[in-house]
Amino acid sequence: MQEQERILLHEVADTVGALMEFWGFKRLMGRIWTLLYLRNEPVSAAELCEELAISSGAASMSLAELEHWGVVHRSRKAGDRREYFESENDVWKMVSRVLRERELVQVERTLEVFERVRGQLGRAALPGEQTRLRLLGERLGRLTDLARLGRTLLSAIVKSGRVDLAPLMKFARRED
Amino acid sequence: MQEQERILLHEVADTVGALMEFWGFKRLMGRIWTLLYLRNEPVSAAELCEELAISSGAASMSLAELEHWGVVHRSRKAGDRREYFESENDVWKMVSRVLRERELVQVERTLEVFERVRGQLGRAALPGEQTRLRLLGERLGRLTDLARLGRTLLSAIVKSGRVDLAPLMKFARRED
DNA sequence: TAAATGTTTCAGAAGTTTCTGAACATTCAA
DNA sequence: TTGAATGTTCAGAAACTTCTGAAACATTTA
Repeated sequence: MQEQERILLHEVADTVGALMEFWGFKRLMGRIWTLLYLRNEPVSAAELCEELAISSGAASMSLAELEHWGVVHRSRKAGDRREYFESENDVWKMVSRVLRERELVQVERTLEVFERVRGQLGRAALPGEQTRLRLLGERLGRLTDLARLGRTLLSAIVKSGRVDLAPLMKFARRED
Repeated sequence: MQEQERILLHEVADTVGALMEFWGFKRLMGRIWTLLYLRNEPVSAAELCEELAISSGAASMSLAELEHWGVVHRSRKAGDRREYFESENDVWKMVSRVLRERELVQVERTLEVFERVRGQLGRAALPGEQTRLRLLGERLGRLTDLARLGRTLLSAIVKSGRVDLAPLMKFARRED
């Protein structure tokens, strides 16, 4: 591989790393996954350590976490006792899984609290406080609506991904 | 205000705080904004410090940042030297601003790198490497498509918000 | 079985973020 | 102008996250 190519690949990997960090994952996870994805072949842990200048411990932990998210798989080569790692190739599968298991869960937790508190506030009304509590309930209601909207959007994205991404992709390209 | 009501409001504030933290903001910003939003009246910095058990420094910094995001406004009362704070009431305005200025910017930065690297890789082709580089270009292309999709979705959400949120909200309610 | 090789775990190092508390700055009434 | 009340800034404390490096563990081969 040419030196220039290596530099370019690292640039992409670091960019995805930054995006992943922004999204609440470890930067290193993004860097590792991207290198594996662009290489498109099994790569040993040792080589990743070398390439990314990280410790074996960091590689082991990050790879385990990536595997847990289903975005990296490990395999073996006959006559070689090292483990090799490959990226999941269906990037949409990755994204929708994260949306479903992280973002959606978070939004649903939030919604539960909003709805429960709304109920409890209603019951807590003292005489002469009804007006204030009604206004409070309205505001909480607006937060609840927003959370529901978020949940709906997330569900829609996740579902559309499971069925057919093509229409959305076409839409995406038309935008340029 | 009843004690039970205070507890419930804090529960909501802490929940939104957690959501905000998950979204990359400071937890405290979410807690402050939520209390202001639910109170629906100007509140002094001192009272916020008291209520949330935080230092005046933290309050000052968080409020400044919330103001910078346009989600909290300060006001004064005649004959009172203190500053008072109120939340922005249009929650959608808040969300769309964050999506536009943070998420969208991040996605666009990412896209720029992908597209530039794709161009440079094409030019870097040595004889006998064309096939490999073409495959690499394809994978990078798929990442680029995904980023474009993200950009499109974000734009759509932001734009729909600026124009009319109602259809989306109706959709959201139907979902339950 | 033991040596060699490869992998995981984890204590604590290093780095990062957030908060405190006190010094400093500003405002306003007198 | 002074000084009391209020607001901001910032050095460093505290809390949290991520990474290293080495030891423990696991697996394969001789």
